[in-house]
Amino acid sequence: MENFDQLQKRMRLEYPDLSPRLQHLLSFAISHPQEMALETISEIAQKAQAPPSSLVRFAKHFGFQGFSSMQKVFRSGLVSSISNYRQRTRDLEKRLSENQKGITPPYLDYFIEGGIESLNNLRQSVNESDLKKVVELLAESKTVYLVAQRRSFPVAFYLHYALSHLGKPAQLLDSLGGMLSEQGKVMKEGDALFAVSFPPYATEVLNLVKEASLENIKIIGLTDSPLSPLLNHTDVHLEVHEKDRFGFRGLSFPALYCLALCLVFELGRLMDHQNGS
Amino acid sequence: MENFDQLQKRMRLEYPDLSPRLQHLLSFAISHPQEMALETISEIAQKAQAPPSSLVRFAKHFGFQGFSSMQKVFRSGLVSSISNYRQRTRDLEKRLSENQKGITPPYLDYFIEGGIESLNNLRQSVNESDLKKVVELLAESKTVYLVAQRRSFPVAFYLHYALSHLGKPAQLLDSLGGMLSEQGKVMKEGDALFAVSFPPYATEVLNLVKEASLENIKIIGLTDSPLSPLLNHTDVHLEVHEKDRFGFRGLSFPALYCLALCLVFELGRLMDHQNGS
DNA sequence: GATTTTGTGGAATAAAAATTCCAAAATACA
DNA sequence: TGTATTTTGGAATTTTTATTCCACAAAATC
Repeated sequence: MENFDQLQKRMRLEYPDLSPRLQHLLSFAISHPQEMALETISEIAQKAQAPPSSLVRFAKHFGFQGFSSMQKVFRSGLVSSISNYRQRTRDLEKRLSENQKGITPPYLDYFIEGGIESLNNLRQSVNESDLKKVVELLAESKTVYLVAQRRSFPVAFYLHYALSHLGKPAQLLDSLGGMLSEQGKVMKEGDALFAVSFPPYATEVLNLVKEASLENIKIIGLTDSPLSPLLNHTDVHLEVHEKDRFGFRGLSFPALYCLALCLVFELGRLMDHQNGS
Repeated sequence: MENFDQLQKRMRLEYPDLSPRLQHLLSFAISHPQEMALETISEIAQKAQAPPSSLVRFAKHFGFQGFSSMQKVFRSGLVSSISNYRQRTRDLEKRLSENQKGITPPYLDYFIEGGIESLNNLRQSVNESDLKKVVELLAESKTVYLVAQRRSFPVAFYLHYALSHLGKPAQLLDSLGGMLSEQGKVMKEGDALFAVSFPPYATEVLNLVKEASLENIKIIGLTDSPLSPLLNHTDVHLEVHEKDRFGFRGLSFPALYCLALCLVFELGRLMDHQNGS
């Protein structure tokens, strides 16, 4: 299937040779791609001041079977404006499924594309004001405790490293020797607990968070979905949506680290600002 | 009409009280808002592995007249996220072209841009055949030992996690209680040591690598430059170049994880292939 | 200015999509 | 263990949406 950009180019090119009605529809289509993508033929017909049949004719003129198949291209254009890498990833995926026996196709490219897509999605899934709230909470708290288990652990470790370097008192609850719950006992009011949890959500972490919330400790959650069990006790949370390819989890790690990095950076700025004034 | 954010919030709230099927659909809806917005009820039903009628029931449960009216809310959400996204990219481009020094929040976009750049660089800095060699070495070795310190540690931890899940015998040399050198003593010929080191290169790691190389252990290095002291004793190595923006190190972490993920994936394939034949 | 060709709108029809409804399965309850 | 209640899937139906077709109008051609 032709992509949206190609179609648009072709349309501009053919414009002069079209009949008046078709020219009119074309200019409507070009200037209202969103409507073309989302609305029904009769709604569009009404807005463009033309009968539905002209829209069908319009689509057919450009080689489509009918209006619906043209609309698909407009929809794909709509979506690709969100992440224009999706198509490329799909192509890669297709290539992968074709030569399953191939020894070393460019898998790295595939993961790079996926990583870029994750990063692009991050823009949408993280809300500006939540991020700000998290940074402020971190800045206000006396000590930041970090907790995460298994595959979520590395992010917590990194944050601990980075916060310490910023001069922010931070403690990593690493569950060394199975002492997680005991490690958590030192938290006091005025501290913050930064909990990271991705499926399968570790119960140890959930329990710790629950106990901490009873002690009036501020809780910041970093998780993958608004349905995460972690969110029952958090004061603020950030979401990073996981994509799994080939049933392969963890593709959003690039996004996760990007987010972590940004957090630390903003905290650093905030702290500088507070010290300076 | 209710807006998308409100709907999502309401959904999350009601989740626990729903029947299994409805819960399942809800989590699909939350994690695939794009599909929910654009596709037909039967396409969605297929992807979510449920009958269309359940989707209608789902919509009705949330007070909609039917599936179609719920879909409108999802569409409005999609549209607003697109315009939001466009606005943000426009702002970002504008600010970037203006003046690098007068950077103002939100910063997340900068980190995302930086992350994407890092990922793009990864394509050039990693050579296909080295990657292949690393994977083969990992596959051949009896046990993979992983070593890294400080900010490089998270990657090693993640690799340990992932390799273990693949069924590859792996040991993380975590320097618990300062026992790094002793932990390294268990390595034998036939094993591989995967060492990660970024500036400032930890001397403990370098020493361990040196000793291991004397024992004929295969050494894989993951580092940042061809001049890295790590490379004096490695059999193969991969490079990930660090970018620092705002004088802020660690921006290439997205790339680092992307590479790690890819490694694990390829190893998994290779192992499958060997077992299967 | 008559005739052919091309373009157009809208009613009729076909296709697709959404919704309803009911029987069967699963679960809760007594 | 049997009975009531809820949940579920899917076929049948309704509704919506897209497409076709044809009569008519407007140009173009001669």
